[in-house]
Amino acid sequence: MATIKDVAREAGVSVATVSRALSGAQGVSEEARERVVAASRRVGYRPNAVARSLRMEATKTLGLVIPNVMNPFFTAVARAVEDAAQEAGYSLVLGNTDEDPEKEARYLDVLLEKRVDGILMSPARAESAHLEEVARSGVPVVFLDRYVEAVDAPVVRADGRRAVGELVGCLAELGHERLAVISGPTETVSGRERLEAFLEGAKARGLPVADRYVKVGDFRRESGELAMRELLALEDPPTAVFAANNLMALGALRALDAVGARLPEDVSFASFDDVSWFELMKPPVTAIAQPIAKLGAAAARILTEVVEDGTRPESVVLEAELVLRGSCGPVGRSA
Amino acid sequence: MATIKDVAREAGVSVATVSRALSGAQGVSEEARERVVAASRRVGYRPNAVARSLRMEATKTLGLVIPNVMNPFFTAVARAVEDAAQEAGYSLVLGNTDEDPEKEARYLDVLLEKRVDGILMSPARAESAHLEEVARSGVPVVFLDRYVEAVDAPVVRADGRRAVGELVGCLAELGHERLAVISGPTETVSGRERLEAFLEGAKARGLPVADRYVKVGDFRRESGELAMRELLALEDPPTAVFAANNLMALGALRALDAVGARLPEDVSFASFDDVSWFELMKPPVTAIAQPIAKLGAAAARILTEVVEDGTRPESVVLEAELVLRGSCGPVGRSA
DNA sequence: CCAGGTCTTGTAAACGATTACAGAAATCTC
DNA sequence: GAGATTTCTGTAATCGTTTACAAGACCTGG
Repeated sequence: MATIKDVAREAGVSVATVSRALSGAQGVSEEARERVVAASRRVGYRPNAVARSLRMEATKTLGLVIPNVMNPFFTAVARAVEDAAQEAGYSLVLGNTDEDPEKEARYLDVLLEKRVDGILMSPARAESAHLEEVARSGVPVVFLDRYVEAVDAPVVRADGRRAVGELVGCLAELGHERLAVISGPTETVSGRERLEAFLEGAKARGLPVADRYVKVGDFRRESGELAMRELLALEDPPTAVFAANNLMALGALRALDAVGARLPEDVSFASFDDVSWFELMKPPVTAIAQPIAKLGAAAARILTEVVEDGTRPESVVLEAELVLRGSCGPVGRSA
Repeated sequence: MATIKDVAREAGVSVATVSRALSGAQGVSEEARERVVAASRRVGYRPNAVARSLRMEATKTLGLVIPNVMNPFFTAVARAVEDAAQEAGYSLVLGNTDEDPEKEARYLDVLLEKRVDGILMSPARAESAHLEEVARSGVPVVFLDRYVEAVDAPVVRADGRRAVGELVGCLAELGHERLAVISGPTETVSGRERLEAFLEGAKARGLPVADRYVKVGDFRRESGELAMRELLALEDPPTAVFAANNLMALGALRALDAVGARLPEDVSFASFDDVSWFELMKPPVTAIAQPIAKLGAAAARILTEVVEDGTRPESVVLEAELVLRGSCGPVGRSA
């Protein structure tokens, strides 16, 4: 592969002139510039970004560390972040942690060694000694959706409290008294927030949720399926179930399907996170939608700002929105 | 950030010894090794992969260039590829082309400048002068799903011909005579293959597909929705429709839903690509499933093989499988 | 006791860019 | 036409590694 030296030789100038000519710096005669451009084309020159990065101490690369791209929420995040990164001239390195703190730590180490200019992440746990150390090393970090309290970095997320409260309100108005929730891990911020909002909302409406109606999953499909099976097996099964994310909702819907439960006659159902196919279901599934594209774009924008200007921007909190659909209906036609 | 020099000073040895000690090379006394490890810990040393890459002429990074991660097929591909890459010690840089050859070209240029060790891609078009040039530059390339004929690189893909033929056979047996297809762009290999397999399969069964029943979309949702609307607006609408990928299927299902068409009584429907929620639909949607995880893993494995051993492995073709579900039924209860 | 090993270590040259600095050439000013 | 200024160019240092090569230390066997 041709180097800057080859171009210099071919054009009959020094490497400094080549560098200046190609980077568009001033102080290069028009004639030299043309010769360099022609020579560079002739030898098929492609600047070596590795060498440039070493010299410039910047890689024009960002790291995105998320639990799993297969989760539609993070798929959309990845897409939005990649778009914004690309727009700002950055490449994106992707890592899936599978909610495993050790895998997360390994990814972070790799990203630091690769000297990425910044890291965008959704940590597996609310506490992470390793991440604190990473932050201390000085790489700009922006949290997406979830965050680690002890790390002083901007957070970009959607607040679901209001929307969850609204959902509980609707269910209460529809006459539901046996509310159940399939929660995410309480170690995660979003898991805890959604659970608390649900429980508090219910209590505020005089509908305290019994412990047996609270199932804690791990944000993955299987746990949602299992939780729903357990709920349905209760003597007095709930009349309305709220799943705290889309994967567990998928599992829960499978479990409902398996026993032939009719929505909303037998059970009302709602999910946190909206996905494209919810509205195609019979009945369409009520969901709380996060402004994912905006979140991803904001996160990437903030990160590039920190990287380039060294500023310390504010966190961003957007509102999640309740999207009421047919899967929530009046209680008890079959009870 | 601490460099190898700092470690050397701290440990009282030369940088060569530090390098050797940390890389586990032989020819370092146990005593020196311990001193280096201790010193490196003390100063919080993280090797600079950029410098290493420059020296070693290898970045331990692969590029993945796909149309769009939001397409569930490519989401799964990205996940599988990332897993395999990570397993083999590589990082993954992601790029979405949106089927735009220019965007694709820009990504390839960036990847080449960043000196990725290999590129895994699903090209937007079957022809690409730029990609030919890229291949000539010597970077290992592996094609995933789609490929460019003129580039001599291994291809990893699923063959859908047999499964599409099987689908047509089933529809024929169910008595369908007005078969329609919502095809992908005929410039793409997979788009053309699925269309051809459908048309030929139909013809072979004495059910030639009229031109008005052939809609060519662009693999995106909107085009599927539009195509289905047009099909439904015909005087003699088809009794069975096959969508050539999942996004267009989603659009088509929306269009069907919008006019209140009942499946399979009014229309039988099938899609190429299976997605998690197809089986939750009422009725569940018939689909042709590709072994995506295997494809992604194979592609990554092949690419790392080329990168590391310089071999030229064979292409891999796996079989797609027809998954019959309730959305295909006997013709004409309503006709 | 010394020639010839083996082990361990350090020096210095890459890798391919950017850029400070200095010098050369061209242009301007009076 | 001399000096000042501007414009252009080249030399060489630098970024942080890895590793070829040389050399010193220590053994071994005759």
